[in-house]
This record gives sequence, C-alpha cells and structure tokens, in this order.
Amino acid sequence: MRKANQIFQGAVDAFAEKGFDRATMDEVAERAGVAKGTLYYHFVGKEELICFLMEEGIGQLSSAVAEAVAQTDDPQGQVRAAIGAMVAYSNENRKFCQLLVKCIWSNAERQEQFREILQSYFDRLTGILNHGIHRGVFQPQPMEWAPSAWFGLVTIVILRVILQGQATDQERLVDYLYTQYMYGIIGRDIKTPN
Amino acid sequence: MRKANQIFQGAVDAFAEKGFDRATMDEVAERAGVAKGTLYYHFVGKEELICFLMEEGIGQLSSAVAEAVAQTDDPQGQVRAAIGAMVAYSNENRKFCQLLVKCIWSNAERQEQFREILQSYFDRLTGILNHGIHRGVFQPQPMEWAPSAWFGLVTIVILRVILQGQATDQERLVDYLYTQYMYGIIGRDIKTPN
Amino acid sequence: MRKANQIFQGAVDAFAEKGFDRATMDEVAERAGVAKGTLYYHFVGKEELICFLMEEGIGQLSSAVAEAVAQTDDPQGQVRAAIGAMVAYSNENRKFCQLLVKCIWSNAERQEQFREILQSYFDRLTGILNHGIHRGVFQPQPMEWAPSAWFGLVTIVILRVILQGQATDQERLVDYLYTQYMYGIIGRDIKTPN
Amino acid sequence: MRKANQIFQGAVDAFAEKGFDRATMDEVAERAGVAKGTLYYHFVGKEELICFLMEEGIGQLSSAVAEAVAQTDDPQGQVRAAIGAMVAYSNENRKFCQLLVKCIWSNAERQEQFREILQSYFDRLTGILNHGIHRGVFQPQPMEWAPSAWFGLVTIVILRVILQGQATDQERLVDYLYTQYMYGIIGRDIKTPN
DNA sequence: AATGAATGAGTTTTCATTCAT
DNA sequence: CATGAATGAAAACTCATTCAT
Repeated sequence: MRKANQIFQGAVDAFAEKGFDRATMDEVAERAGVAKGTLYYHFVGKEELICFLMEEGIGQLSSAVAEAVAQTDDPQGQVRAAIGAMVAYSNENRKFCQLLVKCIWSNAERQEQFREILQSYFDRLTGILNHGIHRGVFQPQPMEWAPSAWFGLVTIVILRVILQGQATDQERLVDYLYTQYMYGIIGRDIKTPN
Repeated sequence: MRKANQIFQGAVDAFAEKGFDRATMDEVAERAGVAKGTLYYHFVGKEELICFLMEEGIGQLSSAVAEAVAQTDDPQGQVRAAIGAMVAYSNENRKFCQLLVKCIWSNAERQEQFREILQSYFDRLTGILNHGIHRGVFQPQPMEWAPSAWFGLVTIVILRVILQGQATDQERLVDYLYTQYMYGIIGRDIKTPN
Repeated sequence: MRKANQIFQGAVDAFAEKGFDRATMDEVAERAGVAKGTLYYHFVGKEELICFLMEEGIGQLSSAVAEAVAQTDDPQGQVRAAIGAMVAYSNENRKFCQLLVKCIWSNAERQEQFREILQSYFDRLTGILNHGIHRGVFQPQPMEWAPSAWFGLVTIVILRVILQGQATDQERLVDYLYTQYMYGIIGRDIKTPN
Repeated sequence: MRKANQIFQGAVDAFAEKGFDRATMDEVAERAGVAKGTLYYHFVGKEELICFLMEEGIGQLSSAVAEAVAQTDDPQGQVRAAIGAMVAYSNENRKFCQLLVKCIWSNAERQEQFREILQSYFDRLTGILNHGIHRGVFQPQPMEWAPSAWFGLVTIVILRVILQGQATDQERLVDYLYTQYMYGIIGRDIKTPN
C-alpha cells in the first residue's frame, strides 16, 4: 500500500507537469521513488494509471463538493459552498488540477472512460442547480449545458491562477467566481448587496 | 500553396481527433493527401506545425470577434456579438475548436508560445469588458481573471456540444451563453426582459 | 514433496501449451497452485526446471520402452512393443509429448544438455535395431541416422494426432506406425499378411 | 527491395540459430545490416516476420518438390525425386531447415497460421501417395497420418545431419531415406534389389 | 517541389529472479 | 518451508526527422 501511494503521487506529479503523453513511465517511477517494474506490478499500464488517477481525483473533488453543499439548504449558499470547495480542493491539489484539465479532453479513446467519471461530478452540479430552480431562486436553465458552463467557468479560471503560480487570495477568488456565476458581469456585487 | 493548405487541413484533422502527441506525422500526411517528406518541405517540424495552426486559428477567431464587436458601441450588444461570433466560428471550425482545447494546456514548454498567441485574444476580450465597465454598464471586475472566466464558460460549453455531435440550435446556444455570462444563473431571462 | 510435484505438473502444463520461452514463471506458479517464490525454493531457475522435466519425461519414456521390449526376444515383436509403448506413453502424457517436441530443438545452448538425455533414449532404440540386424531380420542400416528416423516418424505422427485433439484408436495407430516403419509404404499390410 | 531481402536473410539466420523467441529484433537487424526501424518499415512486427519467412520457405520447398516430381510418372520415381528435392533444398538452405523444425510447433497461437501454410505442403505429399496407391504400387494408407509420417521421417533425420554439422554424402542420405520410407527396415536394400 | 525509404533515439512493457517476512 | 512485493535488465515497438532521388 505504501508503494502504491507513492506511485499515485509520482504519477500526478509527472502527468501534471509534462502531460500524460510526454511524461514517461521512467519519470513517474523516479518521482515516485520506486523501480519501473513496481509501476507495472501495481498498475496494468500507463493507460490504467491515468484512469485510476482521474477516478480518484474527481471522486475526491466530488466528495468535497458534496460535503460542503450538505451544510446548508439555501440554494445560493450551496453554490457558494460548492465553489468554495472547488477552489479549496484545487488549491490543495494544484498538481491534480492541472492534470485534470490537461487530460480530460486529451484523447478520443480515453474520452469514454473519463466522461463516465466526469458525468457523476456533473450530475452533482446539476442536482444543486435543480434544487435552486425548484425553489424558484435560480432561473430555469438548459440543463444539458448548465453544468459544463459552471465547470468551465470555475476550472479555467482556477487553472489560470495555478499556472501563473501566483499566491492567490482564496477568499477573493471564491467571491469573484461566485458573483460572476450567480449574477453575471452585470449583476450586483455580492459583497455589497444593496 | 495548394499543398501547404492541404497540410493545414490534414493537421487540424489529425491533431483534433488524436491530440497533438498521439497524432503522428504519418497520419497528418495521410489526411493531407501528401507524402510525409512534403510536410517537412513546408514546415520545419511537428512543433512548428501546431504553433502555426494555433496562431492561424486563434487569429481567425480573434478577427471574427473583432469584426462582430465593431458593429455596435453598446457594451451589452458587443458581448452578445462576441459570443455570437465565437459560437459561429466554432460551428464552422469544429475540428479547430477541439484542437484548441486539447492543445492549449498540453505542454509546459509550448505553453510560452501559445500563451502569447492566446494573450492577444484575451486582450481583445478584456477590451470589450473595459469598455462596458467604463460606460458603467458592467460591474468592475478583477481583470486578471475576467477573460479566463469568459473564455472558459463559452469554450467548455461549446466543446461539450461539439463532442456530443448533436446538431445544435445556434441561436438558442448564444442566448444561453449570453444570458448566463451577463446575468448569471439568478438574473432575468434576457429573452423576456422586464 | 507435495509442492515439488505440483510444480512439476504445472510446469509441464505451462511449457507444453505456450512453449518454454513464452510460458512465464507466473503461469507455471499459477497452474501449479503455488506462489512464485516457491518455484525458486524447489528449483534453481527456469532453465533447471525444463531440464528436470525433460530428463524425467524422457527417462520415463525410455523406461516404458525398455520394459515393453524386455517381454520378447523376437526383433519384430520388440519393435512393435516399443512403438506400442511410445504411443501408450504419449497418450497418457499428452502434455509432456507436446513439450518434448516443442523444446527439444528450441535452443542451441540447451541443446547440449538435452542431447545427452535424448542420446540415452536413442541408444536404446539403436540397441533394438542392432539386435534385429544381428539376427538377420532387419536390413543393415546407417546407424547414425536410424534412430532419428524412427524417432521422427513416430513422434511427428503422434504429435499431429495430439494437436488435432482427436480421440484416436491407439491400436490402429500402433499398427500403422509399425507397418510403416517395418515395411514402408510398399510393404505388405501387417494386418492381412498374405 | 534490396533491404527487404537483407532482412529476410538476417531473420532466417537469427531465428535459426537462437530460435524465434530468443532471437531479438536487434540481432535480426544487425545480421541483416539494417537499422532496427527498417525492420518495422518493411514488416509489421516480429510475428509477421516469422510468418513471412515460413510461408516463403515452405513455398520454395514445396515448389522444389513439385518440380522434381513432375519429371516422372512412376510412383516410386516420384517419391525418390521428392525426397531428393527435400534433401537438396535442406542442404542449400540449412538455416531455414533448422528454423522450420524449431518454429513449426513452437507456439499455439501461431500454430493456426503455420498449419495452413504447412497444409499445402502436406497436400502435395498426399497427392504423390494417392497417385501411387491408385496405381496399385503403394499400399492403401491412413491418409490422415501418412504425410506426417513422411515429413517426420525425412525432416528429423535431415535436421540431425545439419545439427551435427557433418559434411554428408547427399546421395547416400537420399538412398537411405528412400529405402527406409519405401520398404521399411525389413525391406530389400534398394541399392541391391533382388 | 515532392517523395518515401531508412534511421535510431526514446518509450512502453515483460519477466526471471531476489529477499524480507 | 512458503510467500509475494519489488526489482531492473532486456525486449518489442514507435515515430519525428533526414536525405537521396
């Protein structure tokens, strides 16, 4: 179990930095601090390794969001909590966040497997939105696009922040993303509601 | 010139489908309908080929947005026109749109070159936003994040649409993206302004 | 002792089916129902394992032939008994028979060890022939080739039978091989001597 | 075409000496005097290479036999001519002959492909036998075994000769094989027919 | 200009063997 | 005695790039 975890970390590191295709199994092994053969003792191959990583990572992210959302019944509070969880998770797992964006659309064949994993995450987002719509707080939405919009908005901004390596004021970032998503560019500033 | 254009098309095709790293120069040549050697007669190498593609594609997209925005002085009208241009361009260049998302974050070394290209596009978006803010129509924004948010929201939804291969009502998609971006999930429906 | 025998069986199984080089020690262990480490507790290595198998198998075959031949003094009867023993042994040890043919010529380095083992078997065949020649029943033969001819004729036909998986009439097969070897394609049919 | 032929020769060399599994593609390339990549430019992979070799070699052997047999209508003459052709071909292609015996039964998966190739050769032998049986010169035979018997008898003896590296009197070898096959160990010596 | 055969450095994967428990 | 996680040397295969034609 020890080694398997080392491999997990090494793989996230390597894939996040170089991208799945450009990172070699040698690099993964080196960063994991294990011999190359050990990689193949624990994982069938490179492909299975990335799938495991994505499943694990998205699962954790999804759980973090679920937990945060469970704290309140208020739709707006839920969206804020969800975005807060996303930002916090990304901040604690910068490597994985890069890997996620780099790999999620990378390969047509893998697409199928990833999409399934991602779908469960999207379903969670959809659930939050539906709750708010049902309560009459959110506008009705074309639900085939809504989770993608949320995901795209939040993820791409976060990635930008991570890639620029700047130490970010998390609080401020969450505020921005929440306001933007909730009220758009035209809406009131949530910090100073009239 | 004929051949160079064939190569351009073949490369977009191949890179969009398989991703930059997994697409081989053989595949590019095959899809372009030229011999492999011809690729190297017209382009220095694989790396230079993708850079040329990105530059060309983003340039076209950026121009399309600029042209659309130039039609009006009204900030909201400009945002709508810009989103309309993005959707239209993506619809006419589905392959390139896939390639864009797949390759833009792919590789750290290339990052630099791409970022430069992408920056000019982001600058254009920033300009539109600044215009609206200046007019007092849009809320003040953290401008280091604002173009990323816009780009992420629009691009990821469009990609979702393209990947699902569904024939989409462009009009409805633009409406959704505009409303979402302008007013957020809580805002009024743009179609039925009070 | 129990485990050693399991390994023996597992190794025959694995080597017979996949060939020595393509069968892995994992497969041997699995078929033997022991852990991989156990293989190395009982045998020095893969090479030593195949040698042990061949020695054991050819020894058994050789003994079976010797025993059958000892029943009679009549040269023709001895050849028939020998062929009968070969067919019977092959039928009871189909796996080993496949392994024998697959591995006997496989590798130049191993050749030496195997040749020694095989030589004792060939010597036995040579003895039977010499006995018949001495009695004036068999024609003088070029003895450097005679045992190979006998071995090749019988073994390849048996292998063919085994590989085709057909349930064979042993009696008829022995008759055929004996007649063919004794009288050639032109000789009388042993079953209906004129 | 030049290189393809070099590869053919190099592969026969390497596979004959080390056996298919133990010969590396590096060795094949080295013996062929080409770069490793060239191997893969001309052949899909190792598996396809051995298949091509077998097909080519058995085809040549089969043709040589056919040509020899066509010279006469006499059944016994045909068998002698066939064996003569086999010995001659083996003598001129010692490497291929070793490869044939080493690889023909090596691998269960490959078995299928090889068997098909070998079958055409066996069919030729069957044809010769049927001709003689029809003429009433040869005894009726169980034709499911007859070609295997012929093949085994001749091939294994030839292999023995090749492996021992002795310079052989071809004439004498053909005589022996013919007599053995035609009259068995008990039959008259063909050299001194009564 | 265009071609495609040839290359070899680089990558993934396999597997016999070891050794701490 | 027995185990199975860990190893690393070795092997098959890929592919961007070159170059003679």
